[in-house]
Amino acid sequence: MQEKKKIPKSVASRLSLYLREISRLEDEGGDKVSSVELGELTGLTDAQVRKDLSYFGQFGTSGSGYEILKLKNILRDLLGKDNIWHIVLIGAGNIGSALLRYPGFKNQGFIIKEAFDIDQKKIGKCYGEVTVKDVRQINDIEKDRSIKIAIITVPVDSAQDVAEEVTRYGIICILNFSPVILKVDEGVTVRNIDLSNELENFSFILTSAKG
Amino acid sequence: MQEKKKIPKSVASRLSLYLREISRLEDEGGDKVSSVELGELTGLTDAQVRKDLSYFGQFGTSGSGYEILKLKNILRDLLGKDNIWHIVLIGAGNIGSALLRYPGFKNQGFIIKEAFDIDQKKIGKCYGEVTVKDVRQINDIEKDRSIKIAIITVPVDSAQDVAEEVTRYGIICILNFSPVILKVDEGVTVRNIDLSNELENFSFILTSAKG
DNA sequence: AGAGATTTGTGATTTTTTTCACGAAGTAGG
DNA sequence: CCTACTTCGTGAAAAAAATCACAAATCTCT
Ligand SMILES: NC(=O)c1ccc[n+]([C@@H]2O[C@H](COP(=O)([O-])OP(=O)(O)OC[C@H]3O[C@@H](n4cnc5c(N)ncnc54)[C@H](O)[C@@H]3O)[C@@H](O)[C@H]2O)c1
Ligand SMILES: NC(=O)c1ccc[n+]([C@@H]2O[C@H](COP(=O)([O-])OP(=O)(O)OC[C@H]3O[C@@H](n4cnc5c(N)ncnc54)[C@H](O)[C@@H]3O)[C@@H](O)[C@H]2O)c1
Repeated sequence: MQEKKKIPKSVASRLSLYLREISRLEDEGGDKVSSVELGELTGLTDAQVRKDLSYFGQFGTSGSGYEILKLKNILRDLLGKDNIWHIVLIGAGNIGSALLRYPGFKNQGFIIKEAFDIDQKKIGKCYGEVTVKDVRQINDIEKDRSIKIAIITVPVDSAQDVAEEVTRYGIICILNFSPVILKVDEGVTVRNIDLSNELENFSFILTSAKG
Repeated sequence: MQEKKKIPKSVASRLSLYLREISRLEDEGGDKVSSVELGELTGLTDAQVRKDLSYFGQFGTSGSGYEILKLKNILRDLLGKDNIWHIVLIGAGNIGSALLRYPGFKNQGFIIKEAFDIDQKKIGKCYGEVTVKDVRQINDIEKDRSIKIAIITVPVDSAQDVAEEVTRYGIICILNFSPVILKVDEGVTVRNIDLSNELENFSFILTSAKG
């Protein structure tokens, strides 16, 4: 009954990184890892690694570090890696079809179960293991209550509409590739992938460096 | 000679967002915008909008807001939008080719000028306006000193090698899609797009909600 | 078993980022 | 020109995040 200190956002967003590197170490046959080593792998300081992990309990061993298997299981637990997560993707264009073809998601427990498009030329096509359906059938996802995550890869003008629709049908997490801030109900989490934004960050750096 | 207060990282990363929404407003024929309105469009508070912009001077008008054209020009200046930025992409696979085909970058002054791959099946192919070259010719980019930005879309095992190579040839900004933390020299900026990470963030949220 | 080295876990501190809150400046309408 | 309203710019305060630094725990070696 002591599990209730709130986890800072910043910490939560790094768990995935820890798990990735821990898994890599495990694959290489390691069985112990120190906060210094894990810090090097993740690009963080050792202190930050320790502090982050300490939010979830004490499972390191002074003088020797963290047991890889144990740490992996804790992180897997936190991240819900024993579940399979079902995803719907809307917009099977350039980016959308690249995502559909990527086998890596499935290996990590993320299955894109449905894909929708508005374009007759896309509908019926099969990418990876998914056949693209007509977006007018999108309420299909309501029947399958297991789909809580949507990936939106439609053009910017349609993104808000699509977001409203999928949230109506039970989606509460949205990964949005369109360059627009989606207005969603409370309780819905949106993460934006904004590639132009990233590039403009570079041009800002390059421009101010010249100053 | 007073231009020297340091701009916080967090502020810099939002400039692009402001410019995007300001440009949208301009397209719609607007000529003034308040911090409240801009806050709504960007998903930020009005106070934050004002504070962010205030790092660059005072160009709002009390009682009426910001002049869109003026604000746009300031942001364009800061972000170096009067330059054309040249980019090299390495790895013309799923994601890489989706990026090559995207016309949006060019419209925003980002030109993917060269693309390289190691696979004979990819070499010689043309995506968008770029023809994929053999990665063994990658030092071509050294001749073209205008290329400072690289997009890395190779498999995880090659990413570190590619990063080392491109930085040797003058790249100082890297947009990395591979799920690995790149070790680069000081002075090189890396931004990671880690889609599995984003999805795991969702599964963390969904898992802890159930808790 | 003891000495010396390593590494954790965490309060305290510092830094960074966001929010608050209000005076000053400007607008609008008579 | 006066009153009522709007909106900016910004110090001050609060909140969030990162870093420091060290006691305590454990390990290794002899
Ligand atoms: N491709 C990139 O490299 C890239 C880079 C940055 C941003 N983006 C953004 O990502 C989004 C997708 O880009 P893209 O290049 O894949 O575009 P795209 O045009 O190739 O694909 C968009 C797909 O969405 C479909 N669509 C349109 N309206 C729809 C609707 N209402 N319901 C369902 N499907 C609909 C279209 O038929 C098309 O297949 C865009 O918002 C774009 O701005 C893409
Ligand atoms: N596609 C996705 O949706 C997705 C999602 C998450 C992460 N990623 C990551 O993005 C990266 C690319 O993914 P993808 O799906 O496009 O992979 P992909 O296999 O389709 O493409 C990779 C390309 O890189 C080329 N390549 C390999 N080694 C190279 C080298 N040394 N130099 C030059 N080219 C080389 C390959 O020939 C191939 O064309 C991977 O690291 C992947 O983990 C992709």
